[in-house]
Amino acid sequence: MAEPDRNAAKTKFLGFLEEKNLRITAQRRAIVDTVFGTDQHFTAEQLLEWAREKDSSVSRATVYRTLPLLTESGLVHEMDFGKDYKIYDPNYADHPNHNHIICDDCDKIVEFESDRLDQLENEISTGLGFKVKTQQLRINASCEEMKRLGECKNKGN
Amino acid sequence: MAEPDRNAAKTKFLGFLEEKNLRITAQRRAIVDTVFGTDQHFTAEQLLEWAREKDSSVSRATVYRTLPLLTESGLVHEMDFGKDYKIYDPNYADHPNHNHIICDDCDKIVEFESDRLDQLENEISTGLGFKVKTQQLRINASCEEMKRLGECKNKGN
DNA sequence: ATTGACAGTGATACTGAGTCTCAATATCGT
DNA sequence: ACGATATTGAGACTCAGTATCACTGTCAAT
Repeated sequence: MAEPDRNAAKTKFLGFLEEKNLRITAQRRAIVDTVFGTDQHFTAEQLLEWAREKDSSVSRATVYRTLPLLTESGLVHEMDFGKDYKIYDPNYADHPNHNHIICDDCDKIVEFESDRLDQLENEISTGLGFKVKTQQLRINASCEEMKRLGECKNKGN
Repeated sequence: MAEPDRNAAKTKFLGFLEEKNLRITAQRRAIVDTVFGTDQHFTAEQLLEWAREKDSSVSRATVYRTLPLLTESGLVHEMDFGKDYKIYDPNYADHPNHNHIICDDCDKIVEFESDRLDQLENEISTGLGFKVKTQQLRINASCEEMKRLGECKNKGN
């Protein structure tokens, strides 16, 4: 709930670049400032748009080149809900094991954490002889509750 | 392990078409025979290729039009592992609540079921006011065990 | 069996997210 | 300031999936 320390994430990322002998450019600054200046989930295309408001020279290619660095650094989480674009979550460093429910009707995303769930997933994977790299529980649902409250802006009814 | 009754699935699907006042065409027969004639997971493009061996007139459009019918009928399951194509599972009717682990190195897919997992997922979703439509636990991993046994044909090392 | 309403079809143009290429440019340790 | 080299933007490209459209096949009603 409290405003997380976005500057910490930014500083961490710049350190990550340095470690890998990558350069800190104006475009990367604009992108990173954008990513850690919002709490919202975003798509690559949205990030491009937002970053261009800070630095109009940012290109699509640079956004797509920087996103893998952000996920590799562990500060941003990439998610796939079966749509034809990916969604990125800039809050990942703050609560690294959360899962998501997406409402198929209104695209609303709700986050939740569950230690029991994490534990169970790990148990199962290990039991099957796998070393887990990433796991994502994706729940597609309709937000009945929110519909009743008039919060689900259903798109095509 | 035993050969499942593929004809049952085929018959169910033809019934599904009838219920929806959809027609049973030669092309749909070829596609359905293909889908329920294999145990393997497949992509849309693979299905096109295989179906064309039975009926060379089957077009890409028809495959892409029939796949949603197959998933809607509940007999085939659509999965997304973050690659740029989807994977379909024709065994869905036989064990409807299974999850998948995919090995990022060799693309091997292992299926598993867990009642505890299903129950937990439902508990959480309902608690958050969502009505679950589909849920998919996707685990990307590396199959350490299988590497040791020499079964993981690692692609790029 | 013929009809006819309309579901279904193939070919092909198109879309849109993401990738690749390449010549020009910017960074940063020295 | 220099220079090795990482980075850049523009735009061509890829490729799974979708839309369009004129033609064809199915099947219930006659």
